[in-house]
Amino acid sequence: MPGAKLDEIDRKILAELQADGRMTNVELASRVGISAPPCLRRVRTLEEAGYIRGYHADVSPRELGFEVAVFAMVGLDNQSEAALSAFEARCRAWPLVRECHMLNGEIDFILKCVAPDLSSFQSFLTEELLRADHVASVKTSLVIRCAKDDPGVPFEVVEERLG
Amino acid sequence: MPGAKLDEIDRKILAELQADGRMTNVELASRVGISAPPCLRRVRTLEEAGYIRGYHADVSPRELGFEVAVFAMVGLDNQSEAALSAFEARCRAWPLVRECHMLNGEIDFILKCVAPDLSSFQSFLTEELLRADHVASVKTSLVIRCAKDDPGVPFEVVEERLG
DNA sequence: GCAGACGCGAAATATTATTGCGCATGCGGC
DNA sequence: GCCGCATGCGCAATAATATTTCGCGTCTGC
Repeated sequence: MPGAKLDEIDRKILAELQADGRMTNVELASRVGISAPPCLRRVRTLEEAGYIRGYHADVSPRELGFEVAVFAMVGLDNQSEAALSAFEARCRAWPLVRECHMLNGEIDFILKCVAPDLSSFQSFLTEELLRADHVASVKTSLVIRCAKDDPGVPFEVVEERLG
Repeated sequence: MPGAKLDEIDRKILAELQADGRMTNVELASRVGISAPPCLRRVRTLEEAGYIRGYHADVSPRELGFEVAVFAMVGLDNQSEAALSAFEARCRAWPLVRECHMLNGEIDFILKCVAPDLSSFQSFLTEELLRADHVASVKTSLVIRCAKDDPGVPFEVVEERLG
């Protein structure tokens, strides 16, 4: 199982940096209970091992004029690897598509999209998404409000599992 | 419109910090073409104005043993504000639920969940989600693979709109 | 019991953040 | 058209932080 090589301090480091990615190393060190140099070494190790994929500012889409968020459930006309890959490539190229996940079941893909307003999204929907190769059906749902938005990996669960 | 008060340098700052949240201020300053002190002042202003909501390490769920991700489409037995709020509160309390969005249309909520394995998720589904108050129907779809995962606010679109 | 590896902490150095100040630019009042 | 005033920049100095180097203790496996 991945994660087995992490001790409690490593997990604390991950949890702290997940909560505040710009925390200084000295602050981090004092929070996890070791001194700064070994703390920094651990952080570097975690980064290189892929536990930490990067650091990002959380920029508010709304403040920048992206008023609407939409989930789009997409079905393709066939599920060949070529069609699936082609569609994924298209999604990566569309800026309004923020996430693209391939699913099992009736729906082939779920997309999370943002747009400045409804009409922008509808333009995107009719002129881009619905016209894309292999797209057979699209059902969209507007996000009315967001109760929880990706608070990160739930370390409570990790602790529970590892004891 | 929000965002109108930002000049090109501010937008560059947001884009750079979104791409790398631990960039040093001197590096950031040189990238956006001003000196360090005014750059730091702008960053502080952006933080206080709510354009930057925070900074977070991007921790890999997979490395920590979360092998599966699932989307759950949830319908409630009534759409009263009390029922909606109560369900949202439940979602915020469940660690395995990483996102909870209220939607229009047939589905009331869409949840993005993670779990260490399928059986953990099924326990959560049957013992928690399906038994929660007001939950009438749940359809789940496993994520087979992820083609794109929240690359942040698409600044290309912002630039396009503001010129 | 002993050699090696590992991880810690303290001190020294380099890098960075942060503050205070003077200067240029652009705008409104007279 | 000229003069204050506000805004925002850059420079220089100081404080804080990151990062490297080194020596020490501990734990493991022989």
